[in-house]
Amino acid sequence: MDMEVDASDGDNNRWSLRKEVDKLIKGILEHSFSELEEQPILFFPSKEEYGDYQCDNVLSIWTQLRENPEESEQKYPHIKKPTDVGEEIKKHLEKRDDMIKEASIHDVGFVTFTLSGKWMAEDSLFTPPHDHQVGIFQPTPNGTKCWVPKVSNKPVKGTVFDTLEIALNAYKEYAREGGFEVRKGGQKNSKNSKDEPNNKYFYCVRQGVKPPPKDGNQKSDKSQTTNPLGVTKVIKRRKRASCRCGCNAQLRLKKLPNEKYTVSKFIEKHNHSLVYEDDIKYLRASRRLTFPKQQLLNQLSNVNIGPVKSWKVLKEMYGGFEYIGATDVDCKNYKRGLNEFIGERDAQMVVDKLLSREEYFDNFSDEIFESLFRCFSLSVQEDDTSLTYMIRDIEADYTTIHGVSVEAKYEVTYVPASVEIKCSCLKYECYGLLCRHIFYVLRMSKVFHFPRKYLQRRWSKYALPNKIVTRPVDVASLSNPAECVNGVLREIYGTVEDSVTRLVTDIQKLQIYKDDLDTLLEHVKIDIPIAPEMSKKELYAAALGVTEPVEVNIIAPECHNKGSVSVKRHQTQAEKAFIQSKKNPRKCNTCGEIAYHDSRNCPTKKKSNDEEMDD
DNA sequence: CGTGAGCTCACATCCCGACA
DNA sequence: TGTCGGGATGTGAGCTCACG
Repeated sequence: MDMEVDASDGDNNRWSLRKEVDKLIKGILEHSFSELEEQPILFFPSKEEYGDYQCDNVLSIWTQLRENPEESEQKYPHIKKPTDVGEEIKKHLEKRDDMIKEASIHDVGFVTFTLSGKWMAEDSLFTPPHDHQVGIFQPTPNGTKCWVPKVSNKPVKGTVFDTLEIALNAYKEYAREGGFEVRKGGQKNSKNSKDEPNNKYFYCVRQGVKPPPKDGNQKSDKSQTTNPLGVTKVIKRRKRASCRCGCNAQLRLKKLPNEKYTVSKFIEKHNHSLVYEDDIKYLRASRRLTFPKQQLLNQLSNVNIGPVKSWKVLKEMYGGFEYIGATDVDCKNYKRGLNEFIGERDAQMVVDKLLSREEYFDNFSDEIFESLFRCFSLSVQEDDTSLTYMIRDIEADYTTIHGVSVEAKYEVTYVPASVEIKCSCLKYECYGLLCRHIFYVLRMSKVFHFPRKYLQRRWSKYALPNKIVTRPVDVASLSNPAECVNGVLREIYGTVEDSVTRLVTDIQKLQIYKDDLDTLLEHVKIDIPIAPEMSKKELYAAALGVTEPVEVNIIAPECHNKGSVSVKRHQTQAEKAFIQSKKNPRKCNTCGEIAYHDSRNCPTKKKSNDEEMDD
C-alpha cells in the first residue's frame, strides 16, 4: 500500500491506513484477551492470495495461555488449540464487514484478511485531522461534501488579467498553495483563428471522469500480439489508476474588448480532499527542474555521474530532497529526454557548432588588411596618459530608414604605458579578436609587435584546456548565446562562492550579503514577474550549447573496438600457475613431451612459424 | 502524441564470510 | 591482516505503457 505510514511514528498525527488496521486489531485483542496486554503483530503476507494483512498474534497468545493451563481453561473454555485463537480474532474481524472484505486462517492459526475497497475509498476516512488539512471542509445540506482551498489571494469573479498566460500562472499559484493541480481545458476561438480565444477554461486536474473504453477497443489485463514469425507473446498491461473524480472546480476566462481577460466564473469547491501541506512539494506545480539544475545534471553526466547520483548531490547541496524542487525520477526523465534529443545527431551538432564559430570569426588577416585601406583617423585627442582616436570605417557605413547614409565612426582609447586599448565597436569583448580600428591605432602609435595581453590562449597552439571543466575568463567572448548563459551562470556561482569564502567567519556580514542578494532577486521579480517558459527542445539545446540541427547529414561512424573488454579479474602469475597445476598434463604430438600444451599450441611449432615469417 | 513513470537488463559496486 | 569469491544491492539506459 503506497499510502501506508509507519504506525510507530508517534509525532505524526496524520491518518494512515496502517494505524486504522492497528487500532482495529488492538480493539479485538483488548476485547477477547483483555489481561494479556497483547500488542498487534501485523505483517504484509508473503503470498498475494493471503490478502492485505497478516495478524501473527496467535502463537504469542497461545504460548501465554499455555503458561497457566487451568486458569486459561476457566477463562477461555472455547480455546483448545492455536487455531481457536485465530478463529476468535477472525470472528471479530468478520463483524466489521464494512471494513474487512474477507478473513481466513492459515497454518497453525495465522489470520489473514483483505480490506474492503469501498471502505478504503470512503472519503471521510481519508480526511486528515482538522489541523493537518489544507482546505476547509464543508458539508452541504444535501449531504455531499466539498473542500475549499484555504488561500487568501484567490482569482474571484471579475478579476482582470492582461494575458491568458498570466491568468494561468495566477491560478496555478493559487492551486499550489491550495493543494491541487491545474489542467488546461477547452476554449472558444474567435472568428479569426489566429487571435487569442474568446473564452478559455482551466480545471482542477481531477475534473471529469475517465472515459469508458470504446466498443471493440476494450483492453483486457493481458493481450496477445503475434510477430511476423508467428510467435505469440502475452503482454501484461499495467494498471494505472485515474485520478479524475468529476471535480467541478474551475476558472473560466472571457476576453474583454481591450484584449484583456476577465474571470467569468470561478468555482472554488472541490469534491475531493486537498493535498496536505507537507505534501505540496510533490505537486507538479512545485516540481520544476530549473535551468541551473539541468545544467548541473548535464555537467555531472559528462563525468559519468548519472541522474540519480546527481540528484543525491543536489540533495546534499540544498539540504534535503524537499528543497530541490524535483524528484529523482524527474532527473532521470530529464536525462532520458536529453539523450533522446541528441539521438544520432551528436556528430552533426559538433560540426554545426564549429561552423557557427566560423560564421562569427572571419579571416583574421583580412582585418589587418582592412585597417590599412578602410580606416582613417578623423581626430586625435591627447591627455596625460591616453590617446583617443576617432576612426572612420568606410566599409561599415550604414543607411537609416529614410535612405540617409550615416558614416560609421568608432572611438579608440589607447594607454601607451600599459598598452591598454579599447574600441567602441567591442569586437574584442565579443569575440576575443582585435578589430581593424585597433590595428589602425596601433600602427599609428608605432606598435609593431602584437600586444601579448590581447593574444588569447585559445588562439595559440596551447589552446587545449588543462582540465576538463574550465571557467571561462572572458564570458563575453563565447561564441553563442547558449554558451553565454552557461558562462554567466558559472561566473555567478564563482562570485557567490568567493563572497561566502571571504565572509564565512563573519556571520553578520554574510547575512547582510544574503539580504542584498534577496533585494536583487526582488528587483528581478519586478522586472520579469513570470519566468519565460522555454520548450523542452529549447531547454535541451541551451543545456548542450547548440542549436537543434534542422537536418542530419553527418552521422558518427560506428566504432568497433578491436577485441572485447575483459570483465574478468586480473590474475597474478602465481594464481595462473596454481590454476595450471590443477590441470592434467598431456602428451603433445608435435614435440612428444608430456606438458601443458598440445600439438596446436606447441612452443616448437610457434617458433618454426615465426622463422618462416621472417624468411 | 507528449510525457510521466514502471519494468527490465546488464553491469558496477558493496559487503560479508572464508581462507591464506 | 589482506585477498578473494560470490551474493546482494545499486545504477544507467532502454523499452514500454497508459493518461491526458
